[in-house]
Formats: sequence, structure tokens, C-alpha cells
Amino acid sequence: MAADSSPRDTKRVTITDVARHAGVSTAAVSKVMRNAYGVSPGMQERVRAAMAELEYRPHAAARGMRGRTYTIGVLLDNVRNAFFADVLDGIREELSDSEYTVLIGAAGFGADEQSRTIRAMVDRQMDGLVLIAPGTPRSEVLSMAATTPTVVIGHHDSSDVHDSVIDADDVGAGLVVDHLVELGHRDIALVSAPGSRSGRWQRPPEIALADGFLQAMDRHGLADRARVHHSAYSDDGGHAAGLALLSGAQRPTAILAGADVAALGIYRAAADLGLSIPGDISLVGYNNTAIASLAPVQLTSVDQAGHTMGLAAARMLIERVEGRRDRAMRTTMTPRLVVRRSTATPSLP
Amino acid sequence: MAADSSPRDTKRVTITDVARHAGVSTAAVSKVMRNAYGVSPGMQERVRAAMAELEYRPHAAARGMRGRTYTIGVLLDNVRNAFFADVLDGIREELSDSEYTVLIGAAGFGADEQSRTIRAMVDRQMDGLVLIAPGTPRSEVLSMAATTPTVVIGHHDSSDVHDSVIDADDVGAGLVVDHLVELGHRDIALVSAPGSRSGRWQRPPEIALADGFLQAMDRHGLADRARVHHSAYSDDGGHAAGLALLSGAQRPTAILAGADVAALGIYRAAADLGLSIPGDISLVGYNNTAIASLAPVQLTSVDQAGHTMGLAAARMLIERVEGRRDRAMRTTMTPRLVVRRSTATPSLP
DNA sequence: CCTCGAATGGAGAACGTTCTACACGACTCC
DNA sequence: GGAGTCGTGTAGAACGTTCTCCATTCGAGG
Repeated sequence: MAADSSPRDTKRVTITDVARHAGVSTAAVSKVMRNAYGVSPGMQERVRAAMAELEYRPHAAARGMRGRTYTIGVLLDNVRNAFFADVLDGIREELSDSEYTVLIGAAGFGADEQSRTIRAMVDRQMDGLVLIAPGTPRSEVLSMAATTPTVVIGHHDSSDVHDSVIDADDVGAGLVVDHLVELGHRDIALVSAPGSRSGRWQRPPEIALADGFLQAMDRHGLADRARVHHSAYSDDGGHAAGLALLSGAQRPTAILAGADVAALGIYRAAADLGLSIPGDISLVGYNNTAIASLAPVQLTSVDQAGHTMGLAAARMLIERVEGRRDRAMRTTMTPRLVVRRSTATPSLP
Repeated sequence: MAADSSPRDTKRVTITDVARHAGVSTAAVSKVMRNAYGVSPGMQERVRAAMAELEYRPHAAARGMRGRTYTIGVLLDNVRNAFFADVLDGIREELSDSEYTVLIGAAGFGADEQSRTIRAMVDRQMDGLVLIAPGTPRSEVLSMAATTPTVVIGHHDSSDVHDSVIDADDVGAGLVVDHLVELGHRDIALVSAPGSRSGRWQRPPEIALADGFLQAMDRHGLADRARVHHSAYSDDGGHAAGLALLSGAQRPTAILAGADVAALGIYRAAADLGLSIPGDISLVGYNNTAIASLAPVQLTSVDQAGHTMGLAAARMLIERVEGRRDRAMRTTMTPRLVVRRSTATPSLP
């Protein structure tokens, strides 16, 4: 009955069609597309006209078999962290008027799932990868990076096989501690991601942050009052951490959360316990995402310049993809403290 | 000097390697992979063993030239809308133990950019597409859907070429109006997206919402007191709308915002004008995103079950991709009102 | 004129899959 | 014992590009 049972059978315009229409060879068309050497202006024009007329679009899968696919893959664990959105915007901006398309793999927090996603990207012959704080074993990232140009964002471990973009998280932690101490706080807690040095990453961002926090506390002679609580960087994770810290015996007067999302969870926990912010507790986030500046929240936070990190990552990646650089490099961003209304002088006991 | 100048030259394991290693033909290996008909158990085993031993991973680009790529593309305008994250989670969950990989294209709000991203996905031979409230012209979506199985989320326009998943936005608006009227409100305003019926979509979600709102007001005999204000679904958009509505002459006592993000902007505007919520103004959001339940906010909102929408969309899409269904269908979700602390009896004048 | 080199265009072999068509043997059925 | 059928495996042609050679033309230099 249905003549067109499968929707797939509408034919695509191929390079052969363009070639025939322009009266040239497919090789010539290919050259024009890649603006390779050895094409006369006349041929350029004819071929371009034919492409336009037929609405030709190159078949990316076929390209993938030989050359580039003009696809950049970005791996992130979840889409809810607004910091990643900033990074993503930076990447997109840098690539917006290039031929590259950005595709995102949101792999979840599991290392296996992330590995699977990275492999999926490599198998799809993506030209380059941006991995945002990957949870996969380091060895796996290194072996993938040996094959596909890769930029790792977040992890402080450097390598000669992939490029890196990192934030000076230790400095960031220092800024926060200085600010809080200046306000008069002594009992300061850090809520950071579990941060097992798993998969043989030596310095994931949460470890760098924790180290910086402890050093700064030490610098102020408060090493023995520093506390670190581990929890996932999510709303629920922050909530649980908040409940644990704020209902415990030695209640801190200020908390630094390693991510704004987690800070909001702590905010919620404080409310649950009838504690006001910043009246009873000072709260600081990390990443300075859009939520931090939101009206009812007004969270003091550390700005990591996610947008700029994205720009840098994309630029570095394309250099590698196009073979303009063959040595690994790293870019380090300097964090900045943005003081809002969630921090204040501690209430007297 | 550097012997391995290009990182690309490490050879991949191909189907041919597997075939040779197992002492069979490539065709046989291919059959085993796709568990096609006509393979003896013995062959199965030998081939699988060889694949495992060589750590074979199929080359997706090559697959794309003939059969499936086992890739599902999801288009969304921006990654910051938490509702999309819910949908995405649903899609991922449904596909988590299938062979399909989900790749996301975050295209921004521009129609052109979205079109480009959709085309990029089709060109990469993705097996199926999920488009979340696309801003591209309807005709373009239809022509792409003729070629690649597609599920459109959000737009109420139905079509016999793509499947749809929608929320009964009119019902949702009704729930809100009923709730507010019951509390004693009469002057209720809706803030919804510009909702030009652009690109020939007849019923994008914002239009459905506005229609439902007006009908519900009419049902309560309040048609002449209903007001609709248009603004972008963003924090700033909501802020502007809030200022306009709340500082104007006929101030409404309650506002329904078409998205939680916009509701937060209105929250901010109210604060700027010294109005308290819910003391002076009742405020309702839409989508019931995580921010709505946030401690300092406690926004009454309409839950759209994004997660379930994602599940449904993925399931429908795979049915189509695998050819188990050849007729378009649509799934409609029922919204649910979640009452929190941003709505109350109106203050007496 | 002849030779050489540069500039331009084309032939055709990859690339790694899928899938149609067919070969072959072993059964079953009259 | 011949004809059909079934089950299992393979050969080999696509698929749409890229890219390495090679052929041709044209001009300049001798």
C-alpha cells in the first residue's frame, strides 16, 4: 500500500550530483569544499553555484570515514550545573562562525557511563573533545587523547598528551577564607565533592580546592578549626551536608560550598533548621552561576569565568585539530570573589 | 624527530581484524553484531570471543554510511532551563541500557542557529531526533522529519510525519486560575512568552497556555479582568514584566508566569517595588523546576512531569527508528499544581 | 621549436561498515 | 533418487567522501 513506507528513501544530494550538475569531477568538488590547493577561480564559482542550487550539504558520516567530521564533543556529567552552561556558551561562541558543530554528551556522574560516552564520541570520529572534570580513569582519558585532540577542564593534573584549562581553585579557596576571617569567622567548614583521588587523577578540582582551603586556614592559624565535609555537588547533596554540619555539635559559623548548586542545598537545610542566612550562618558558593545573583538568594560566590574558560578550551582545541600546534599546553584562570548578601559578621554566641 | 607526529595514526581494530582473528568472513561478524538471522551458536561464540579479545568497537561513521549510527540527537535552545534537564534525564533513562547514545545540541534561541543544528544532526546520520520546543520554521521540521524519525516536544501542532509529546498547558493554566480564584483573587495576570505564531507553528506552548488562561478566566466570569503580558522566559524578561505590571495603574493581585525563571524575575521586581510575596502579590510559576522549591523562594508552580515526557519521547522515537510503528502519535501529559508559599489570600484594599 | 615547470583538473583507490544475493550441504518428502 | 527446503556461511557491491597520484595544458626560457 504505502508507497513510501520507509521515510529514509528520499535521496540525498551527494557530491556526485553536484559534480555532474557543474560538469566537473567529484574530486574537483571536494577540493572546492575544503578549499584545497589547485582550483581556478572559475571552477570555484561554478562549483559553488551548483552546490547552492542543489542545496548540497556534505554527508558527515562519509566525511568521517576519511577526513574530518567537523564535530567537537563536549563531555559533562550533568546539565544542571549552571557553571557548565557558562563554559558551554564560551565554547559555542568561539566556534560559532567556524564550520564545527558542538555536540554535548551528558553522561551522568558514573565513571562507567562517562567512559562509554567518551568512547561513543571517539567512535563517531569527532575531531576533538572537551572533557569537563571527567570522572573516568585518567589512563583512559590519556589513551583517548592519544588518538583524538582533547582538552581537559578542571583537573589540575597535567599531561603532555592533552591540553588543560583550569582554575586556580586553591587561590579561590584562599579568597573566601580571607573574606570570612576578615568578617570575624573562625569556625569555617568546606563542603566539597567526595574527591577520591580515584582513577589516578591526582588533582581533581575538589582536591585543589580542599588543599587551598586548608592552607588558607593554616595561614590564619585556624588549621584545627577547619572542617571538610564531603558530598555530591547537587542540590540534594548540599542539603544533606547542610543538615549534617548545622545540626551537629560544633556548628560552624560559615560554610564554603564547592559549587553554587550545593550552596543552595545548604541554604535549604538552614531554612529547615530555622537558621537564617547570613544572620546565623554565612554561606559562600563557588562558580558564581546565574542562580547566585538571583533576587532571593544573593549568594556570595567565587567567579571562575566559565565563559572565558570555554573560549580558551575551544581555541586550544581547534589549534590542535587543525595541526597548528603539536605540544600540550595549559591555561590557568584566576578566580575572583563576588561578595553578595549571604556573608556577614558572625552573630555573637 | 617525533616519530608519531600525528596522533591519528594509531590503527583502529576493524571488523576485518575481528573476522581474521575468528577465522570467518566480515559478513559473519557483521551479522553477529546486529544479531541478524542465520548465525549458529558456535559462530556467535567465536566471533564474540574475538571481539572481546581485540577490544573491538564498531566505527560509527562507517556504520552511518550504510545502516544505523545508533545515535539520538536532542535539540534544545539552552541548557539553563531546568525543565529541559528533567526531560533529558527521562530520555537518558529510557535509553540507558540500549545501544543508543544521546547527543545534545544546545543551539541557542536563534531560529537560524537551531536550523543549523538540526541539519547538522541529520547530516551526521543520527537515527532519530527529539526537538524540544524548536524555534525553527515548522516547514523545516516537517521536511527533516520526513527523512529522520522525529519527536517534537512542546508544540501542540500535530502532524502525521512526526510524533509529539505535549503537556496539556491549557489544563495547567486552568488549575492555576482555579486555585487563585478560590483564594479570592480576581485580577490575575499572565506573563507568557511573546508567542508569535511564527514559523507557522499554530500552537506553541505559550499560546496554548494563554488560551487556557483566558478560557479559565472566562469560566469564572472574569474574562474582562484577565490580562496578558508578553516577555521572554528569562530572569530579565520576568523582571521587566513584573515592573510593568506592578507599577501600572490596575495592579493585579496575582501573577502566573509561564516559566519558573520568569517568575523569579517577577519576584525580584516585586522586591524592588517594596511589595511582598505572597503578602501583596501572589505569584505562580510553571515547570516546577528545582528553583521553585528552593528555600527562600517556595514558589507555587505547575509540574509538567518533564522526566516522564522524556521517557515517553524516547520510547516513541525508538519505536519509529526500529520500524515497529509507522503512524504518527502524540502523548499528552497532565499537569499538576504544586502549592507552596508564594500564593495566599489577597490583601484587602 | 623543444623542454621544463607550474597550474589545473580528473581517475580511482581507499575508508569500515551493511546487506543482497548466492553457494553449499543436510534434510525431508514424495 | 530427484526436487524442494532449510540453515549456515561468504563474496562483493554499495555508501559518500578524501586524497594521492597522474594527465593535460599553457607559458616561459633556451
